[in-house]
Amino acid sequence: MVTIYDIAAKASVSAMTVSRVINNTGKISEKTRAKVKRVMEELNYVPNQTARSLVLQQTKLLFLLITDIMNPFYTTLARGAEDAAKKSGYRLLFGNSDESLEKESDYVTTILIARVDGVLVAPAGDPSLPHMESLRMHNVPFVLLDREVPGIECDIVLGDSKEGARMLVEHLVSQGHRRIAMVNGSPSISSARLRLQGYQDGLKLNDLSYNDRYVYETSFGPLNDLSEMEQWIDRMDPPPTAIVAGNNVLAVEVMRLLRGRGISVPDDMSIVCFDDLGPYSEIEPFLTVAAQQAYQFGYMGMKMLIERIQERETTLPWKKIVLPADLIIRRSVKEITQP
Amino acid sequence: MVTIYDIAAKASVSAMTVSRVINNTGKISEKTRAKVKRVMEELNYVPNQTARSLVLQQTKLLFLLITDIMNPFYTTLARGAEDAAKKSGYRLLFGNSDESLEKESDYVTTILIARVDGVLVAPAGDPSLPHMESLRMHNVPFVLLDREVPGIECDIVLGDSKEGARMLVEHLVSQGHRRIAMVNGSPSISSARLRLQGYQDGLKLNDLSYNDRYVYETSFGPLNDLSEMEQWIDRMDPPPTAIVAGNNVLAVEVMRLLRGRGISVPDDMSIVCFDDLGPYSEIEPFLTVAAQQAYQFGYMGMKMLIERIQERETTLPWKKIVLPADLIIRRSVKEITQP
DNA sequence: TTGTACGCGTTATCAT
DNA sequence: ATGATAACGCGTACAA
Repeated sequence: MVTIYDIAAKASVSAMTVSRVINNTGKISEKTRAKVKRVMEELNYVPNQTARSLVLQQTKLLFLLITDIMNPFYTTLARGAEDAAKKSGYRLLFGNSDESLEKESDYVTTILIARVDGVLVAPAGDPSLPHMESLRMHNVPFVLLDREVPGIECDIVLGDSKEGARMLVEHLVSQGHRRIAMVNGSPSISSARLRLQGYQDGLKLNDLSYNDRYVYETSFGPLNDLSEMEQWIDRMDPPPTAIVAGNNVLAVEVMRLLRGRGISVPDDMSIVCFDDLGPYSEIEPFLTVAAQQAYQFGYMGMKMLIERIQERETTLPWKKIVLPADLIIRRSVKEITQP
Repeated sequence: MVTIYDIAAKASVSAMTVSRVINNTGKISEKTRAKVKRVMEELNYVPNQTARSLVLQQTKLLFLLITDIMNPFYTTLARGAEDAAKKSGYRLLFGNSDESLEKESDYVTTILIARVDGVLVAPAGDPSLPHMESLRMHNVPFVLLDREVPGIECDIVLGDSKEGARMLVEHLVSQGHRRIAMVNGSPSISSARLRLQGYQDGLKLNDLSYNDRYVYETSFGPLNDLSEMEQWIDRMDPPPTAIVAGNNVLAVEVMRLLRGRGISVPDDMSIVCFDDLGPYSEIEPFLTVAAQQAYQFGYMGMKMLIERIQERETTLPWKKIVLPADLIIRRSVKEITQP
């Protein structure tokens, strides 16, 4: 490997001088600078960040941990985080926990080992608490995205899940629906809990009764077995006319299931969900959704993180940003006249 | 930060002994081992990978550079790479070049600086050559994915682009189409060139003449301006009855454009493309596609990379894997009787 | 303006 | 079975 000493030797200066040229620090004569730069190019020198990090105690590396790399909500969020990081001269690395606490734990280890300067995390759920405590204990600044973790105080960017879910229900009611079911993520995830509350609020505001047989709680990630969901659908009697899905992935799963059983959407069943489907909403603007500002989650979260890192000495109060969801009405809801 | 010396002091042993416990090397009495382990837990010690990498000259970090994090082909590929890396005890980091040579160049810098042990790259195109040469010069093992870069010899995983495009054309012909247009990625990308060739082969095999006004070449990434594409569509006279898109993103863009102009798919225009749409094909199994085995691209590429790293001393011959594309017939092609 | 000496946290080598 | 020492590549404090 070409080191700073190789450059120094060939340029007949000390390593220190080379270092100064690289980092533009101290005073260097133009002549020396030019000579050193020439030698660096000749030898294709690349500074060793490993060694640099060791002495500087910072890596200029930031990390974004998401729970589902196949979900356009998170990939769009990633684009926002990327753009914000780049603006501030940080490099961004991604990890994908796959909604799994185990993989999340692995990534926390990676994060600690890699000594990244800060982390943006969409946590798997409430049981992520020890992972967050681990980051806190090791003094790694972090910002939570999309989901709260009870027991930890920190900067966070959230969506207005409760209000979004309420809007979805109210929209269904406005189209004549009165038997509305919900398929949701695990109640160990804060956003799932709030979306359930919003659903309940929406029912109550319209004098519709809440029936927990109309609610099915599973995972926000892709499901490998749809049989449980199928049983749930069969169990509802009378069957609902509409289903609210707690996120886009679940909406897709439900539609996959219904399609398999020859139930047509929206003719036989209306569907709405949280989060948009990215570019695929363009191809077939089909699903009516409560769209979150995915890009802003990443962009604003990253800005908060970088501010937190740069103001490390001062004790800033924890910040919390709540982004609204926008109702986008498309074609997955049928208007019902006689209930 | 808790260091190996803090552990050593508290456990009344030398740093070296602690190191041996951590890495399970050398001979340690059970008693000492237990004591050291207890102290490590008490102090929540985490080994500093930065220091470790510096002395070991390896980071156990692998990097995956993709060109479009919003494209399900690449995110699925990423899942495959992730799984394969994990199996071999490597950690995987992602980067997103956004089909931009500049961003790709930045990432190459990140890769060199971070001293990762190896890289999986989906290159932006032929002009990526200097980037690959840079990796080669700095002795960073790499495997190319999805696209060749003329001028560099290396391990590579490719899709059978020519054959896939030919299949798409033949399918259209079998449905009665005779005026078939193509929208494609830049000819500076090997897969785009092969897909064009496959398109031409498909025409020739059916005694249809090739007309370059029926071909529009742009970027494989999301387009910010559709006006050029719009002009192209207007220019074709007589208009085609079907369009082959060089990848899934372009198919979405074309459909977005047609939709905006009130042209219905497939009634007024048939569309087929390369690459599937991930989970969104489930929701509306609409597009007829030549689906590539995205997961396998990542999985097999990663295995090749790791083998290359581990056999670093021996000189293995370069390997090339070509994965077939599967025609999946859905609803985006109309059967034409009178041409 | 330039150079010397030291330290960052870890592991390999060679002793004991 | 355990320890002392040097080395990995770089930046900082201080000296010249």
